[in-house]
Amino acid sequence: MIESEQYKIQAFERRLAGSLQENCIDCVILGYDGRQLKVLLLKWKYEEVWSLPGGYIHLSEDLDEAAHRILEERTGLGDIFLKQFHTFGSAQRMHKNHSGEVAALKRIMKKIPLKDKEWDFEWFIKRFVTTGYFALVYLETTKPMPDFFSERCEWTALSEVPKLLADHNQILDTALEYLRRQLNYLPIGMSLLPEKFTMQDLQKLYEVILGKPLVRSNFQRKILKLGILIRHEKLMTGAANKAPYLYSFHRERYREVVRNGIGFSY
Amino acid sequence: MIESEQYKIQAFERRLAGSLQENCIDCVILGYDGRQLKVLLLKWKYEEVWSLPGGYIHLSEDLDEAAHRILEERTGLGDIFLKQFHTFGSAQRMHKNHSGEVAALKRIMKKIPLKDKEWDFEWFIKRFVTTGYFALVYLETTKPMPDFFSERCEWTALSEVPKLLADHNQILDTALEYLRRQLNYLPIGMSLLPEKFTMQDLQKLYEVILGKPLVRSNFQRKILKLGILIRHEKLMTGAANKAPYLYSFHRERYREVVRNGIGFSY
DNA sequence: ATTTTATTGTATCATAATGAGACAATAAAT
DNA sequence: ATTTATTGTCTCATTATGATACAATAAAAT
Repeated sequence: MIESEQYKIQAFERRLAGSLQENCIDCVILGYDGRQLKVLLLKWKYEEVWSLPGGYIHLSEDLDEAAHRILEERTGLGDIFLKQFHTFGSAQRMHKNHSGEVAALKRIMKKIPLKDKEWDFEWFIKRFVTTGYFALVYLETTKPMPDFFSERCEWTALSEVPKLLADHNQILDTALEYLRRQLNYLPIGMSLLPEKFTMQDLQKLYEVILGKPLVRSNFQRKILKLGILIRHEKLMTGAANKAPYLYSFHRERYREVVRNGIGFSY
Repeated sequence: MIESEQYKIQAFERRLAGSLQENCIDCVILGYDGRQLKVLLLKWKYEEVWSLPGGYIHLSEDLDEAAHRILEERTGLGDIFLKQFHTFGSAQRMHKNHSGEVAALKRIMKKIPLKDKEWDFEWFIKRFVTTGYFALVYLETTKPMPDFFSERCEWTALSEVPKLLADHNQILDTALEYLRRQLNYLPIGMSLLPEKFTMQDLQKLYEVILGKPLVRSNFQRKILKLGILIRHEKLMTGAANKAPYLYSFHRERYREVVRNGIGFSY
């Protein structure tokens, strides 16, 4: 058994031993592949159960620290834009209308050995208050790795998200709604695009998130006027048309500008 | 002992008996008296300890439900605009740099009788994750009533807020920052002004929250164009000048307009 | 070698929103 | 009748936005 797995099992056993901790964190990790937004989902071992990557807060850990740790455990990414967006505390998060899920989780646990301890199933499905964090990452440089309880991680297009564990679908929806509302206050391009990109790349990103087309010339005018772009050489795509410039972000100025908001409506 | 006190003690004893619940809620209840914003604070019995009104979540309760219940227990107000704004989970919320407070809380507990049980002080000051809610209320119609652990409730001007328990000062600051950021998306006037008000009343309210003066004629133009006001008779103040009109909100339209945001910058 | 094609960077123009200020109307005090 | 402070509305310059036009251009087609 590799060391990180050992560590995770220990953390779980600590909890089973009667830790009073009842908070957890679920992460909505959004990536962009140049065409669409994708969300990182975990498939549990043995059963067809899918969920957002989440985890439990260590007793000595701040909430934000825990979110970063959990994100790092799932994606291997450390220094990432990560933001708390909502805390979910429905009393019936796990039990209501989820009898099939509860049975599946029970079966999973029976198959996962836990030294000489018994799984405290009641603890496992008891009511947790979970705080949702979301992250925006550039898909190409992000290599998700499944953890001990998961069979695999997958980037899933938003249109293809299956029924998720408990209220995770709602958590995802809330994150997307939050993202659209906060779009003007987030340096999304910096997180979701490669180092160099074209104006079209940037426009498509905003269009995908806003869910509506934008007028090209006006988009270009507005972004250029913000003064957050550095223009580089042209990109010769091989296509039979004028080659677009490549841009990168003036990162400091982007952050500065975004603090006051840039006005895209949706 | 009156019945509601009895109820509250029972709730506490349930918790002391070993409930695993570790989440709590703190409310930033803001009121406006026509000149400044005030926040509702509780002073604990026996010691000079001040805090935001907060409480524990019952096991069968949703987070939002709990927030409404706690707000109602403190202010007597039921149907009120209430919004979650952030969850605070510093591991050291209670212990760090608060040794004086911890001692004061210990003294308070010694003085509050609890039938034949002992106060579980360690439980009391252990780490809680707290979700902050804020409410906007019209001061005149709000009669705060102290609860069993508090000596009194007080509306405190923001400039006169004392050192509060644990990280409550930070929670308050975060709420105010959130309020300013969300100003364009909140029907604040509906919550913070009386039924009828003048244009000046409304402008002052926005100025207080934004922390900067607005140009009168432009403010008036902008608000009127939104179509959210109903004009009534003039208000004869007795002052030696032209009498202003009274307005009330077209509440439905106000909510509608605010969904898309009204653009005040700060 | 010339023409065609699709896309890019930028300009134009009408309309809307905003900041700064002007001014007549007016309720009550002088 | 005059003065005073505040109100409701208007003006004007500036800026932002939506819709469209058009020359420039990289490479394919002829």
